[in-house]
Amino acid sequence: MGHGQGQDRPDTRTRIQDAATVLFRRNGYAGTGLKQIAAEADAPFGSIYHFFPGGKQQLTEETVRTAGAAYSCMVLALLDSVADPVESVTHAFATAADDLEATGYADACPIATVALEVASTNETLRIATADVFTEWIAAGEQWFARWVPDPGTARSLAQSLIMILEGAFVLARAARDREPLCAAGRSMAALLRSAIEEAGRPSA
Amino acid sequence: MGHGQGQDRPDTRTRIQDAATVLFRRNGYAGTGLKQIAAEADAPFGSIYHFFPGGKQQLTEETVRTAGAAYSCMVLALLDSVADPVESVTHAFATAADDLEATGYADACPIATVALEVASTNETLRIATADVFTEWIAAGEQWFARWVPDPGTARSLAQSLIMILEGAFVLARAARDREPLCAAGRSMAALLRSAIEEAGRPSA
DNA sequence: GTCTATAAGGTGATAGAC
DNA sequence: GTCTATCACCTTATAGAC
Repeated sequence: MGHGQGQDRPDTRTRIQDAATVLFRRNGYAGTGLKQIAAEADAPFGSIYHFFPGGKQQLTEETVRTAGAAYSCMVLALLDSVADPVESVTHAFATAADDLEATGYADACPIATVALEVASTNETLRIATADVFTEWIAAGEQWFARWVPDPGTARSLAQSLIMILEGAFVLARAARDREPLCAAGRSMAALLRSAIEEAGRPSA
Repeated sequence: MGHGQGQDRPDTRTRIQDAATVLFRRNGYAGTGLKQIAAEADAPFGSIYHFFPGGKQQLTEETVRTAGAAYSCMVLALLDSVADPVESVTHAFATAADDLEATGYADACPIATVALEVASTNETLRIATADVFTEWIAAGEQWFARWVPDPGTARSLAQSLIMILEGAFVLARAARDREPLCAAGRSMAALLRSAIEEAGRPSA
């Protein structure tokens, strides 16, 4: 434990990054102030620039990459928790709906709002969000490859899952209704079922 | 034409709203300033409060509702321009990819960025975006109902089309790549094809 | 009705005390 | 290294001149 902390409270740097993750996810990049982040993290304002000399952009880039990787791990673990692939996809969307509802329709995708905000305004952050999505697609492709032999089909399924999930988050947060996520789960299950069926009859 | 304008330039109020539509779509709600809108519209700053006494919120609400309705009309006209439904969906996604590429990956959904930004922070604007999405789903359901008899299936297809399009816009803008929109078109075509097939054999 | 000047407060960022 | 005070700028909004 090194020089010891005396409490189980995370260090200042971690608290700042965690607070930034929460606030960017709910209020977006432009809608979140550094003072607000410092307050939420219970850290002095100057500490932000001590740990993130690059200012708001550096803090956001690290937040996007870290939260993006964590979300990927979380979703893959969720998908692995059910044996049947079609049931697993359905279950994953239902769980996403549960989480969204439980957080008052606040905690959806950790980077989507920022991604749309910076796509045309900040090249460094745009690339950070693009890298995260690329990693998600690669991970999803690997998962689908277990059930669908053709790599192109597996990749297409991974892309579609991410896209329909992102779109469902937009509609569900706007309407404060879980139904879009349920509909998304049904469509994604149908898509996967078709792909598995197709692979089952290698006639074509 | 009433008291005449002398030029074909739109009136001040329209110019302000058009400028706001463009800027909110590209930079989002919090990322766009009223001064920036006035400059882009070539209108004096005070005119914004003259025509929109409710300030930024009122301007945004009208912009969201107007741009949302216009986008719906545009997409429906596009879908009606091709006879075969599956080909039409494929064509619509390809056209969306063309438009996005032509605008430097700036002009995607006119309200998605704002929708995510305000979902947890501004109830009035959240409802405005939710109303727009509701209208889109209803219009899409009517269109799909021409090819799929079951209303629930038609509604599900409309939801899925909007969700996968929204998600594809997020990925395409982040990556500056049209491929996500192409993949989305293929998935949506497959979904529709299955639904039409299913309706064709009324055995189940 | 069109437009300018200003108000009150928030922003990201920095300098410097301790 | 932790934290405070301050900077210059920008924000939304308003008051009032023309």
